Amino acid sequence: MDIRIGLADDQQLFLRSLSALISSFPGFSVSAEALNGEEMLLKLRDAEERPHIVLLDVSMPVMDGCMTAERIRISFPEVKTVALSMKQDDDSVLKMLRAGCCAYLLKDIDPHELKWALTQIYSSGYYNAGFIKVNLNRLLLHDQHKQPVITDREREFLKYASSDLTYKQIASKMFLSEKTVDGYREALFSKFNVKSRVGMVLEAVRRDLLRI
Amino acid sequence: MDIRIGLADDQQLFLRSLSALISSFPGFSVSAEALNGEEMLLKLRDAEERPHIVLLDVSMPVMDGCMTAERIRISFPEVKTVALSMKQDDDSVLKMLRAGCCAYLLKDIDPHELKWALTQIYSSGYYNAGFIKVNLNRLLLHDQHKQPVITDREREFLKYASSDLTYKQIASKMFLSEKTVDGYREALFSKFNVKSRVGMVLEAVRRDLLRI
DNA sequence: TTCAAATACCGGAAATTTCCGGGTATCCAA
DNA sequence: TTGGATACCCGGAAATTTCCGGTATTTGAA
Repeated sequence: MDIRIGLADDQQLFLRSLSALISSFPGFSVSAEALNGEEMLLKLRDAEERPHIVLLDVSMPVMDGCMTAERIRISFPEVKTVALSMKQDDDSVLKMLRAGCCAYLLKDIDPHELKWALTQIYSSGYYNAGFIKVNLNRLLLHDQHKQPVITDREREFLKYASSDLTYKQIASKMFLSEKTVDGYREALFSKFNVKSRVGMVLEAVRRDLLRI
Repeated sequence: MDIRIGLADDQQLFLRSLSALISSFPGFSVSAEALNGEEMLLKLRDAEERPHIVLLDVSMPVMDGCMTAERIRISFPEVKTVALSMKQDDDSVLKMLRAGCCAYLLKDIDPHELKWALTQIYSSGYYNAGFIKVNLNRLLLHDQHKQPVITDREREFLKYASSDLTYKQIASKMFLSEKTVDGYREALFSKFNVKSRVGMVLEAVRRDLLRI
């Protein structure tokens, strides 16, 4: 009996390619492909034979990897989820693990390691990539410290901040005083632990709060 | 006789996956894989049977797609190059086409279209994805206006600029005077047509000069 | 050899960003 | 009803960024 894998990634070529790769592993088959989280949930709902393991891209349109993992955990608890991402920033890793993923893999993983990871997850329920293992304790310790909550206004401000506009111009676009947007700036600096507007914008991009 | 394909992409999993996908196309085989441009050139040099077509990721470390395409065109003119990218901004497209690529494909292309494109390129020497066709005339008209050349020092400065460092700190890291880095800043502002450091960094990211 | 481009440097001033302190009003949940 | 989070506002000063004007040396290609 094959280990059935589900794949969700918004990049079509990567999705189909990875599917071809995994199908070529003996003992594995791909039973569901989706271009976003919502599509994956639909396929799981309608599937006769659900995948044992679903690989989820972290950043997808319509429904991102985190929310999808959460929904899968609730609706199909027998299906194991694995995060697949290009980034390995602490926040993403934590968010996915907290959403119930039993592994966090990087997209530049070696195919052999991927196969090994999937085998491990199928049999023992989890797999820790080397880089994760090292940090896991530190991450879980500082857990509640991190994950600062970004308000809607701050998010809106971030959009304007990632441009050539001065704060004065941003204030007028948001119909606020300069001092108020200065407040948002200050709040985000401390939440992101940065010291400049450039750092703030880059951190926002890294946290997927901004698309560029 | 199979159509031989070469692949260069820094993302290991994508590289191997795409290789699996293309190998599964009847009449195709993958005869060279590389994680960057330099590696690909070495493989081409040593290969007994060179690929007919090489797919190049636009943004790679060590040697990017553009330079690789150029070098392939010079050293192995019989090998056709194809750009493979996530982005479709005018500059990237132009740069790759000018470097001698006979097609510019997006990474979320449908596998069937990829196969069709490769077939076309093999037999007729070129393939235009829909989106390119529309813009090609406009692009070629405005050609020389665009494409500001970024020097190595400017590129290095950009790396430092995409951080919390002040220009003073950047200057000391680069062993230059503050005024000199101010010169780089000024040059890049005008090349990118922006008015602030944030704009500069974001534009650099858009042009694949910086990774985030 | 001559010219352009890249590199390196300088001063001064205006604009913007950053940091510090303070404050009020509302709303919601404990 | 008290506390906490959010949204909003203010002044002042220091640091940084931006813009303007220059000059000199090196280097490689025409």
